[in-house]
Amino acid sequence: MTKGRSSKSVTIKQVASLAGVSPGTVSNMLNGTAPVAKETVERITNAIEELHYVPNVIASSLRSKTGKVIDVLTPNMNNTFYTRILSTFTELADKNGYYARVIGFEYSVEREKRVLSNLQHHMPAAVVIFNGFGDEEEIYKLIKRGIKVILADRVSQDDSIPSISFDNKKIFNDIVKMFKKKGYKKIGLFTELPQIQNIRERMDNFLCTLKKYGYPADDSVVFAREDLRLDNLKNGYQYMKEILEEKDKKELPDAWVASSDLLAIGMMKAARENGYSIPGELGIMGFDNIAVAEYVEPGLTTAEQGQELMGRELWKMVVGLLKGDKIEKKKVLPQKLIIRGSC
Amino acid sequence: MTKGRSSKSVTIKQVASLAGVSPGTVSNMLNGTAPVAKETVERITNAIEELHYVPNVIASSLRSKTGKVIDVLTPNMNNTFYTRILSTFTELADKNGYYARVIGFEYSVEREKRVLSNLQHHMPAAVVIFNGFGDEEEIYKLIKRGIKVILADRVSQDDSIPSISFDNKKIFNDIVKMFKKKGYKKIGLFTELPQIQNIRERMDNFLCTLKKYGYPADDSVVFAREDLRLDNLKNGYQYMKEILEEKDKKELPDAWVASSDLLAIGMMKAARENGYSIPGELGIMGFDNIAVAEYVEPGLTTAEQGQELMGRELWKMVVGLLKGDKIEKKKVLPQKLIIRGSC
DNA sequence: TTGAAAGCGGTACCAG
DNA sequence: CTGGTACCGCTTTCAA
Repeated sequence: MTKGRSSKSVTIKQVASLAGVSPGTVSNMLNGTAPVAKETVERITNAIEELHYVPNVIASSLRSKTGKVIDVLTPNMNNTFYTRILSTFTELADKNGYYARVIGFEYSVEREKRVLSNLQHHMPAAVVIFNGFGDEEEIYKLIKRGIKVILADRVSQDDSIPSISFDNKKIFNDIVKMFKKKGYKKIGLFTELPQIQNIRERMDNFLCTLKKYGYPADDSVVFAREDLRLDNLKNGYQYMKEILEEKDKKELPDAWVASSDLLAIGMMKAARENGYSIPGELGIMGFDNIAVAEYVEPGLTTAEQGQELMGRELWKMVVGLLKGDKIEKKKVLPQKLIIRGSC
Repeated sequence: MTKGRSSKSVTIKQVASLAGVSPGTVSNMLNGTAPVAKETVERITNAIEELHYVPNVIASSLRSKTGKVIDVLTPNMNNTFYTRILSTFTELADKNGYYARVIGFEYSVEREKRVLSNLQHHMPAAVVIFNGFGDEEEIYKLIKRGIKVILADRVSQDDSIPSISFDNKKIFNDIVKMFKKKGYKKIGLFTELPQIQNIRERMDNFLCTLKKYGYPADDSVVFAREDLRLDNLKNGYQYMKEILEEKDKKELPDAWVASSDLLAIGMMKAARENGYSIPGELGIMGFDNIAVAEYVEPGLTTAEQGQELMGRELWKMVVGLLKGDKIEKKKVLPQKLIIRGSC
C-alpha cells in the first residue's frame, strides 16, 4: 500500500498556460498534427524549456492508442543467439526514435501468454515474438487492437501474420554433403524436443536429406531430450556423456549435428573427456554461429544464422508494418555453412 | 498515420453495468480498496467472466501512479554475465506477480539517459540499473516521483540509493596469491577503460595488491583499451594479438587477469595462435564465471560472481523497497576464485 | 456498502 | 491557425 507518489510532473496544461495557448495547440505542435504559427511555436518552445516539460507517453498512448515502444518476447535471455539479434534490433529501434523492451518467458507457455495478455494494454506499437507456441489466441487479440505482431525464427500457419525465419531446407543439403565428403559413416541429430516448430522443421528436413544421400535415417540417429532447451551447455554435456558411456560405440554416429552451438560445445567437452578426438573420431557441428563458436578449440563448424541480418530485417519489417506499407509477409533468410575445425 | 485501432477493449464500466453496480465498486473489489458485499462480489465476478474482462494496467497506473512492472537497464544484452542475473531476476519477479522488462543501452550515456527519462512516465514500480554512469540527475527524478531505483554491479556515491555489488577487494588477494604460488613472474591486467566505476575499483585494488605482494605495479602491467567493452570476444582477441606480436616478449606479463571471461577467451585464442602454451608459458584468468568458461579448453580459471545469487539478492532488495521495509542499502556479494586449467 | 463525479495527462474533434 | 471540450479507462474522494 505504498502510495503517495510525490513531485507532480509538469503537464501539457502548464506549458500551455505559460505560453498563453491551449493544450491542444501544444499537442498539435509536438505531434505535427496541425500547423502552428511560427511565433506560437517559439513561445511554446520557450515554455517547454523553462518548465523542463517531458510529455507523458503513457497518457498519450491511453488516448491515442499508439506509442513508440516495441515489446519483444524471447524464450531465453541467456542464449546469445537471441541477444545478438536483439541488440542489433534495439539499436535500430533506438536510432529511429522507438524503444524496445525485452521480456523473457523461458519457454513457458503460461508465462508467454500472461505477458501477451498484459501487453494488450501497454499498447506497444508492435510486438515481436521469438519462437513461442500455443499463443495464437493472444496474438489475435493483440492484432484486433491494432498492435502489429511479428513472429521471429518461426513461420506462422496463418498467412496474414508476418514472420521471419531462417531457411531450414537447403542448409541440410550442404551439411550432409559435407559430412559425406569427409567420409563420416553415420550422422546423428542432437536436439531439443521438436515442440518448437522450428526444430520440428529442422528434424524433418534432416531425416529427409539423410535418406536422399543414403544415410540411415531412422530413430537411431535422433537424440532428443526435453531438458536440452534450457541450459544448453550443461545439459548438452550431460546427455552426450550418458550417450557415450552407455551406448555401444559401434552403433553410435561418428558425425553429429547439434541444434545449437551451445549444445555442440557441451558435447565437445563430453567427447574430450571420454577420450574421443575431434574431428578425428567424432565430428561435431552446431547451429547459429554464436560468437564463441570461433573461439573454442577446435573451432566449431556451424550453420550460420546471420543474427545481425535477422536483426536488421526484423526492423525493416516492423517499420514497414508500422508505416502501413505492403510488405513481404514471409521473409526467409538464408543460412550458411561455416566450416571450422570440429568436423 | 495508421490510426484506427479496432476492437475496443472491455472496460470496467461495462463490467459494472452488467453487474448492475458502479465502476467504483468494481474497482474496490478488484483492488481490495474497500469492502464489498459478498453477493455483489459474486455478480461482479460473473460479469468479469462473461465479458473476459482484463483490467487496463496503463489506465490504472496513470491514475494511481503505481504498477506491477519493473524496468531493468543493462549495458549490454550480449553478455551472459548480465543475462544470467536477469533471467533469475525475472523468474522471481514473474512468480511474484510482477513483470520485468529489459532495456539495453549498449554503454551509451545518451541512450541510458533517454530511457530513464521516458521511464518517468511509464511509472514502473522500480527500475534497476546495471552499471551505467552519468545518470544521477535522471535517477533523482525517478526517485522524486516515487519510483524505486536500485543500482546493480555498482555502488552509489549517494548513500540513500540502494545498491548491490560484488566485493572487489578480497578477491584480488586470492588471485595474486594464487599466481605467486604457481610461480608466475609478472601479472598483467587486461581490461576495458575504467569508466565504469566497477572496473576502476578492480584496477585500483589490483595494483594495490600487486604492490603488496612485491609484483611490479606500474603502467607496464595494465592493458586497457576502449573498444574492449563491446564485442569482448573479438576485440579481446585482436588486442591480445597486437600485444603479443608487437611487444617484446621479455617485458610482457606471463600471467594475465582479464576483466571478463569473454575477454579471456578471446585472449586464449590469440595466445594459441601465436604459439604460446596455456597454462605453461602464459597463464590467463577471467572474471564472471560465465557458463562457457567451464567448456573451453583448457577450462578457464575465473573469479566467480554468483549470477544467480545476485539475481536473488536483487529481487530481495526490490521487494523490500517496494514493501517499504528497512533494508540494507549497500549489499556486497562475495566473489570466489575458481581454479581450472588456464593458469 | 455503494454510487456519483472529479480527475490522471494527454489527444481528437469542432467551431471560429 | 487556435481554443474549447469531451473523452481514453481507471481510481479516488465524498456523500448517501
